[in-house]
Amino acid sequence: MARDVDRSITDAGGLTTILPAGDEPPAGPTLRERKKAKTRAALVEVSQRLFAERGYTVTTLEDISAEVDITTQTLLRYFDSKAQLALAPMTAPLEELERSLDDADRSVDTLSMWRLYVKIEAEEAVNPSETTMATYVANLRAYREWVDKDPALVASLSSVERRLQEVLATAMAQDAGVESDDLHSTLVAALLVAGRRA
Amino acid sequence: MARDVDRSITDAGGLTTILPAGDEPPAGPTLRERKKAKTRAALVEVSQRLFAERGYTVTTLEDISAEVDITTQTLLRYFDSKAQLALAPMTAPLEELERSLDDADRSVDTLSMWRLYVKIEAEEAVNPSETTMATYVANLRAYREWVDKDPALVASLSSVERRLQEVLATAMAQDAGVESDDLHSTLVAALLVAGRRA
DNA sequence: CTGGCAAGTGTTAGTCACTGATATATCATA
DNA sequence: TATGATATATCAGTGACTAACACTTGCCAG
Repeated sequence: MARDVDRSITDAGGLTTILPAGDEPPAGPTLRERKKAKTRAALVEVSQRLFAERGYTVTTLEDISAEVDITTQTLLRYFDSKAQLALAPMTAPLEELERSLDDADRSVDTLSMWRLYVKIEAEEAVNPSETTMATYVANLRAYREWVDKDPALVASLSSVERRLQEVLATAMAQDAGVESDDLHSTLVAALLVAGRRA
Repeated sequence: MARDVDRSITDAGGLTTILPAGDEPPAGPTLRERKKAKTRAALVEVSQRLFAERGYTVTTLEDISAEVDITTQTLLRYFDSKAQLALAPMTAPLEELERSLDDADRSVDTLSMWRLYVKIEAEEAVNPSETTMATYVANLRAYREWVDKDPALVASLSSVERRLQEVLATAMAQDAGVESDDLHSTLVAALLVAGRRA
């Protein structure tokens, strides 16, 4: 199912710059990686704009890839589906959370991670130029606007939220030192996610 | 978005036979309606079987409609999408809940409705022949088995759960006499749904 | 700096879910 | 039995995705 394009470059100023980093040698990003990150960013930016302007369903993958000047084929090598492309601003920070879970010795508690997530999610949904807290909130709301309009997207979105919920539950269970499918953690996580939506 | 096939026939021994009925005159179902209910039931049964046997993605709509002896076109008049067909056993009871919400004077409290939902959901997932509680649970588990295997389906499933959550929240808010987007109700509903999953 | 390897992209050809329009059959009803 | 409504079939098309193969371009070693 999962294609194996290198997704690690998604970081771009995310959690890893804040959380205690592992120990990768600096190893400046190679030319290839820079290009890849560039087209990837372009894809997110362009698609985000077109989706907001015209709507999700009417905007075709061809429209997007044409503007970025690549084939739709190539686009699908970057994102497994149209939905994943549209929800990239939400999933990117989520994936960072997941990655930081794998670090056995993470020294940040779940709640801090959670706060970071909400913050970063807001920043991703916007092109990273002018950045006032006010515009953050405004654009995030606009984002949710057109996402909620399309049933197909809403479906994928709720599955992202479910994933988020699971990650949180795992993290909290780790913090508490209990088993990772602990019922209590699961429920609290559900509360957090549901609370954010309201 | 929504096609307007008459979905009310979905009932087939559901809540309305238990909850205090409105006041439809008995009005025996006409021939047409019976036929429609029949092909609909056939669609659910056949699809359910094929999905379980071969898997969701590999089973095409044509496979299903061929076995029921109709066009895929016609199938899509009964169900808006492949996913809706697959999740019919879950959504049917949910829709009854929603319908009973419209009855301004519903005399059953939310928790009873909730219990009924869980029960009926189990019964729908099975062909209604032999019906021991044990086999119910077993088949429901089998159902969830192949549903959880396909990412595309999981997405639609979580959006169904979200819908369920909203219905519950509304119902509880009604019971309590507060506004229908009450935060408290929303959170409790989230707990119920999450609890069931675990 | 050059030859070869690997990663990224393009090209082509296909499948399948889903839409729309028009025509035809089937049922309900007067 | 005629008449209108409703279900279905048929036909033609779009768009998201998949698979196989050829080509280009950045990477690295000799």
